[in-house]
Amino acid sequence: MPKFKICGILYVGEVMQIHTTQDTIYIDDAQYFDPEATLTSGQVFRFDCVDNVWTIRVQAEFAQIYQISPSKYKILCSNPNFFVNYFDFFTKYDNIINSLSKFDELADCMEYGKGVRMLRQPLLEVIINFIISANNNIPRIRKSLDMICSRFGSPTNFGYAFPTLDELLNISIMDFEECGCGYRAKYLVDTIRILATTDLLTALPNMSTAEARRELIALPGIGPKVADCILLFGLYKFDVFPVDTWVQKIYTQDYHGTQKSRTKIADFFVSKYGELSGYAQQYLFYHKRKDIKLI
DNA sequence: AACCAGGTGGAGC
DNA sequence: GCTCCACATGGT
Repeated sequence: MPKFKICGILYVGEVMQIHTTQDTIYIDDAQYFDPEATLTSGQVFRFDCVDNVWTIRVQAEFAQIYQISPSKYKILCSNPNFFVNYFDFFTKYDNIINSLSKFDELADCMEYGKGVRMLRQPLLEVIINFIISANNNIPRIRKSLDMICSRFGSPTNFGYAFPTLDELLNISIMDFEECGCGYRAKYLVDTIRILATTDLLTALPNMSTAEARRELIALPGIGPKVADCILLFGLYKFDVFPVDTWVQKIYTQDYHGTQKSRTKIADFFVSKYGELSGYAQQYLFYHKRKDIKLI
């Protein structure tokens, strides 16, 4: 069943052809991989672009993505095995894209966003990122996370790591405020304390979507929308549809919906797109914001 | 200068 | 269950 072998050998996916060396992943058929689309689609915040080279940091890992021809990329990175999983190269996107493209209202945004991949991000990092994201904007979220990592993360050969749970425990409310987190500072400190004193982080991945959602919403700074983002980006649950201000605009402007409650809007989309809801949401979100420059 | 940003918590009903 | 409102902060 595994279509990939670890390290050195040619990886043959049904969608993408990939091979690795000790420090590089080569992508030879990037029909469903675009670094800009993936990194600027609002699922992740510790990225940058200089001279058309995209960099992404996660935990203590680091990757640089170079385009070598229209459909070929190389990813120079700290750990190829880690990043093959992180970029979700084990998942076949042709089926997902084709299924969603059959919905007339999604055809355009699927074509526009077919290079977006759903990153398989570490749970703790996603929880912190999306508590900060509440009622905030992406440039400011990026800036805050940058400051948090450079002040409280450990130095590596290629910049600062995201703080570990132990390192996060040492961050005070005032520290988070100095990193521009505003009133979310207290939520962060309180949630970090709970995560460090319970088994939630190990228990959450084994729960159903509904169960995990209940547990997440009980944490300070996490409501329905942030919980859905954590379920999607940190627990890889796809039967969720995070509703933020942009999705609300999509719902009223493009779907001509009349509900005002975000819970009901989320229900509307999940009943429409089912197990592919999380993907649909991400492509819609990316398409709706196509004129907003982040770099 | 109001309004917005990948909303949440709390009070009041 | 719901509907209001305050909340940090930087950008337009």
